[in-house]
Amino acid sequence: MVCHNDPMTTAVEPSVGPSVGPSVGLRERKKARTREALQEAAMERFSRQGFDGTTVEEIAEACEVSPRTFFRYFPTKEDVLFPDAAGRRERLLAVIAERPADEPAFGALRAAMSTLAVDYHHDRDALVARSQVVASSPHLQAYKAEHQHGWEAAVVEVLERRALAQHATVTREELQLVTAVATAALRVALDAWVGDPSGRDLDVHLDDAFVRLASGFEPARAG
Amino acid sequence: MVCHNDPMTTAVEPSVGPSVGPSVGLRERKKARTREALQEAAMERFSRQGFDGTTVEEIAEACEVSPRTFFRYFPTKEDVLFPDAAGRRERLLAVIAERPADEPAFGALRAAMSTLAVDYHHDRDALVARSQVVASSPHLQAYKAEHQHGWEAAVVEVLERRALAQHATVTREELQLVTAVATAALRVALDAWVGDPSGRDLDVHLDDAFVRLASGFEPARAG
DNA sequence: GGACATTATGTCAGTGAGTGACAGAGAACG
DNA sequence: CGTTCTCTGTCACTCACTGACATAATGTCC
Repeated sequence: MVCHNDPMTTAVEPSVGPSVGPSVGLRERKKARTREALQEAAMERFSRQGFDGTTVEEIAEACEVSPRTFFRYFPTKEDVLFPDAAGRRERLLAVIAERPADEPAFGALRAAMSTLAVDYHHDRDALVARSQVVASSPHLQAYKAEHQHGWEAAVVEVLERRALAQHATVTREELQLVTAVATAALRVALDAWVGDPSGRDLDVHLDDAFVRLASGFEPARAG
Repeated sequence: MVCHNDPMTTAVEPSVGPSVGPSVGLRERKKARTREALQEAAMERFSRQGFDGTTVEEIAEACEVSPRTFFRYFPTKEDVLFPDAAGRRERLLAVIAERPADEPAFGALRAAMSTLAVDYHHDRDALVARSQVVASSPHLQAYKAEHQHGWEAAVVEVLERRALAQHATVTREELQLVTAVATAALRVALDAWVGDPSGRDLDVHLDDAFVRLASGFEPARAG
């Protein structure tokens, strides 16, 4: 009843005029709606009461499903906050893999992060809301950090394959460092962008960071 | 009974010959022993059965205390794995704060990380064991990542105070980037050191990483 | 339209981490 | 010795999460 996206009343794409064809059955549409409803209900409550102050039971109740069903859609309570993480990760890896083979890892990462940036740029509002929720719970910060760490491992693997195909002589340690550094750049840029409304765009923040990394931290090099 | 460090039988510092003086009462000694016993029992089981395969009840039982008591010593099950994290963090911050005021942030961080490295060097065995346990559970990786992230915020704050006292003109974003990058260097160096037995020392790994960062990632600079 | 296989969901029972409240045992201290 | 302080165990509870089973809805084939 309180649910913003009630499966019973909402019908953005009714049964008439199946513009997408019957390949997408009623079942799948229902599932998608329930999923969205859970996300919205969760987000609304997280923003209002904080992450720890919201129970799964509450979210499920708001969408008129059982708590058990919630966990069939999202493996953990945290996951309802990061619905598109998997997709973004795949896109990032794809961009890296499709970069020119002779490009250094740093450049490939920079390009990939820029792609990700335009991605983020599209739903800034969602990002801001999410970051506020994350700030409310150390538990969530841990979850987010874990995700980033998980990304790094996958990125390093792709870079390693690329290097191998090129017979390049880079150590795994070097690739790990470059990846960690690039990830750090993205993270800092995102934090700055989200925390500073109506300021510079995300691309600008990101470019700044990468330029800084490119020029190095040698103290005696401005001479 | 299974407890390696049974408070009833172990007496490294018995009541006779109080070399440390009566200022440390029986109560405190008992507490310290229980704490150590819990850590050891936990570590032993984590290594053998993994983190998720070990319950707090099991650990408590091994030391003949109630589960409730376990949580009086360690706020979470994860914390029993990182007993000295707080101390290390304080030392790191202290080193940074005591660095020459006109030193750039990058240099100060490099020095501080080196200090931390000798610290880590002393109990390599514990580190290796711990990293294996951490690898066994994604949950734990998240916890570790959160710790590192928490460190970063504190480090940035110290650096900011330093810069302010010097009337230096560095942005907070710059400091965040430098800190994130230095943390990344330490993390990569630690991983490499722990994963590669009888290889180079931690200092070497760390120096390599910092040299790499110092020289920058500019593609066209070898000319 | 009816029979049958799929699949989503609800219910139930259970594990395990973590917490608050209370009472009792023991140490510290006069 | 008695008093106070603190550590601990017990009990009861919340909440995230899981496995098993039954049921109802959907998809499919004829």
